[in-house]
Amino acid sequence: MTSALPRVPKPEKRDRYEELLVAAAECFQKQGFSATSIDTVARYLGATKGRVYHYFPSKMDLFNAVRDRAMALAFDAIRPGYESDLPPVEKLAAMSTGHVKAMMQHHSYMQVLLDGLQMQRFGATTEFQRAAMERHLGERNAFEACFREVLQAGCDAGDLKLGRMSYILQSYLVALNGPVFWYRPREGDDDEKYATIAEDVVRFALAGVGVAEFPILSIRS
Amino acid sequence: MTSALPRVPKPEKRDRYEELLVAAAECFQKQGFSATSIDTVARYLGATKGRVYHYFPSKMDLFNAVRDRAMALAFDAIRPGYESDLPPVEKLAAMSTGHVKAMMQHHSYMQVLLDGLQMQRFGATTEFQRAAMERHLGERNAFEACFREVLQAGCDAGDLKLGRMSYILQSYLVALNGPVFWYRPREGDDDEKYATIAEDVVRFALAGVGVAEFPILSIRS
DNA sequence: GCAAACATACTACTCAGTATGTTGTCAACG
DNA sequence: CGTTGACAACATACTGAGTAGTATGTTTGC
Repeated sequence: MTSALPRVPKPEKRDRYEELLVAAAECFQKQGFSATSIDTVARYLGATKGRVYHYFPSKMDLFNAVRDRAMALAFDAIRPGYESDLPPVEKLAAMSTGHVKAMMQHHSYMQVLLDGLQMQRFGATTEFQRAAMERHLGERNAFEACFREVLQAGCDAGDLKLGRMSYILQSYLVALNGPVFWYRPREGDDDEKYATIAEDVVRFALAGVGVAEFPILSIRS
Repeated sequence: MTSALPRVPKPEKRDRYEELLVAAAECFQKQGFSATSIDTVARYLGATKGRVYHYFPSKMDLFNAVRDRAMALAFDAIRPGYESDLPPVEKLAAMSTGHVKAMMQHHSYMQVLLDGLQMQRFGATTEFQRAAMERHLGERNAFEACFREVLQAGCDAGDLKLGRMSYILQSYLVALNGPVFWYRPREGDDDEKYATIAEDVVRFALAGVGVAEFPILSIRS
């Protein structure tokens, strides 16, 4: 429960750490936090809990690590679009496409990420955990703020038609997050498949905020 | 785990049954299925597990009962619109508005409903449970089919612009379900507040499928 | 030979489900 | 009209199966 800063493991050690993260993401995604035991994660790797507790002091820390990684992946996915100097609508399209693709590429991580958000309901247990949750909510807010900013810019430029920003922003984001709920990874799904789905989803979301024509994307994510 | 048909309790008995359902919905919503113990639900009512097990043979049956009720509420919410003889776009608007309002009015039930859907990942445990899940997926498909049908009708009539139906349908539904994830019930929220939010959400979703102008609703839900 | 990277063994606790006890109500019977 | 007994509606007590976390081996690379 110490929730220490995410110490970066040494080069070789890093792989084992990464294996654990992936395994945990997979298990948490399949069964949820409570239903996943440390032994479940360990057995997933053909190991025992000794290995897990060697890298993470508690189940909650393991979960937090997965969630933080997921959040980082989400940021990485929208960064190219967000940091570009495209006009608002194109920028929004680029960010959205990156985000939707990431939802499918990192399906397990992203499902854990959304699960973790709902876990506010849990009511944080310890003081450390409360702090970790606080920090994470901050990151989540920063993430939403990126979209809010670009949406607002598009609105100010007269390119978007919005209702109350708060509700529209949430609706927009939940539409982008959609694939986490309804997309099931299939053998052989590649980037092309992701792009196809992402195009439809982003077209829907953009139309929702008043963009009739899907802009041509010059940014590839 | 017997998952008997939802026997309808006798008039007086019915209230206690209902109390249990509500309590269970509240607990499952707050903590999720696994993290909610039978004792949690009992204590929520100031009772003990004896009371719970008097009405439900197992935790899973309790959960299924809540989920079934939620599904019924969802159907009730879209029925007036669906069974009307409005043209497709107006029908869609009526169904959608009813659905979004229900998401907020029956927030706990609806959150459990969506949680339960994701619980496929659990991999059903017993034979009975597998059957219950099968039945529930059937209901869910029937629900989606209602929207799919009306969307298709609107598309055929040339009123909607859709991409691949499957992805658009899912995006549309997830946008409508959105409030379950981002709306937090507030003291003093009434039907008027719900209507305000629903209007924005439905406007977004309809715009997503190409309806530029929000149709006037003649059906009140 | 020593520490990292685990595995094994153990403890305290929770929780689903069951078995059994208790209380109030209502009906039939004397 | 009072007594009894049967049943519904719970509460209490208990069991067995996990499970988080810890304490303590054991191996392997350097």
